[in-house]
Amino acid sequence: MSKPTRSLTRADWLAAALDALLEEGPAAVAVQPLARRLATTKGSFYWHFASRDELLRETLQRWEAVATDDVIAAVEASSQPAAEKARALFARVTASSARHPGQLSLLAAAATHPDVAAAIERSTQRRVEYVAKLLHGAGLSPAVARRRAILAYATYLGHAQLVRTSPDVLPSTQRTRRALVDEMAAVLLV
Amino acid sequence: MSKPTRSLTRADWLAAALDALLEEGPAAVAVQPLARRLATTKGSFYWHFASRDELLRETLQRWEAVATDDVIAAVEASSQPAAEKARALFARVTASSARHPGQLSLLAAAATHPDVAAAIERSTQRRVEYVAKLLHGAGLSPAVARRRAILAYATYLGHAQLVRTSPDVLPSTQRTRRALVDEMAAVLLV
DNA sequence: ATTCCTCCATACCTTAGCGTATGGAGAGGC
DNA sequence: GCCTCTCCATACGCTAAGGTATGGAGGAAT
Repeated sequence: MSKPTRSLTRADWLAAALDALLEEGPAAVAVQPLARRLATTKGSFYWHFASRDELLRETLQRWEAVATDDVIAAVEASSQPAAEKARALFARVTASSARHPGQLSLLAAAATHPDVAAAIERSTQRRVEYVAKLLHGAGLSPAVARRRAILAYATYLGHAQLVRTSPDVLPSTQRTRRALVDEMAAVLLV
Repeated sequence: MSKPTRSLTRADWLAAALDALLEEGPAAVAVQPLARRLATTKGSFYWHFASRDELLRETLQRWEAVATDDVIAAVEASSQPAAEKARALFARVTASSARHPGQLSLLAAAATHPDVAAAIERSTQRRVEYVAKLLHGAGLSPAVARRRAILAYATYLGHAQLVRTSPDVLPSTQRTRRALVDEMAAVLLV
């Protein structure tokens, strides 16, 4: 938009694709819609990429990096105790999930697209493992930490669904919302 | 398949559509794919229905009936105490969600299809309210029961996701799976 | 037996996506 | 000044869906 008409790069397409993925899910990682968004045509796309699948695969890689690796790195950067890291992680991801509705479509697409399924599995694995590590660091036994990590992650996923599809079953005030999250954190960290 | 070639009814189409919805989500509630499944053609469909949207709307209604109303009715039919009803409900729905992967796509489709969104909202509302009622009946205060009901429902949704997309993060043996569910139930019913 | 009504098959149109082929504009090297 | 290489626009073919039009088979009523 700013520069009159600059040459597009592969990175431009990938950035637009990641945006589309987070906003509308993998179905929006499509050649012609992205071309419209970038005010160009398929001709450009097929010069930079061999196929739509190639774009999707690389976009999923980027997604894994920013939505899993980067988040873990950010939380690890602090020098707080593990329990505090866990709380910070919960707060961060619940807020972020509300801003990226496309991730729900991503989960659903795992059923039909093998590449999506693989990406989901990898990040789920990493995420649950990391939470388990934090909870173990907070004093829970490995077995309990693992179970709690699974429950925490399931609650996170389900909460993201509720925020998107049924916000009115969730508490309406800031105060009661905090009470809900606090209750969950309290339960899990005991 | 059994009867050589009987006249199809509107109910036949609806039944096939509900099957497709539960198995593959709302995208599978499509005229031509269903026609193939029923070994007929679009000509039949458009005699019984005005449009694909009409079919989808009625299918969603049926879904609400069988996946919410019927389940609640079945649990209510027993004369156990509320806490036991809650346990029975959890067991029933976690088992059923594993058999109906299409529901995840249904949740995702709420983002793009208003009818789907409305159906999801209605059943979520009813389900959470019913769980809250059970938990209140089990001795929890109304406010706590409501929060626990939301957490329980979120956990249910997230668990369904995990079963579908990342079964290997879940416990692998029957015993450890039970331990997970028990831990969740214990936490919520305290 | 004829007629009529129910039900469906077929052919066709439109939209929207992926992918390909081809030609052309523009910038840099010579 | 020309050539070449990078980048993109356009036109085309293909697939698969929704929807319409039309005709026709087969049973029921008379």
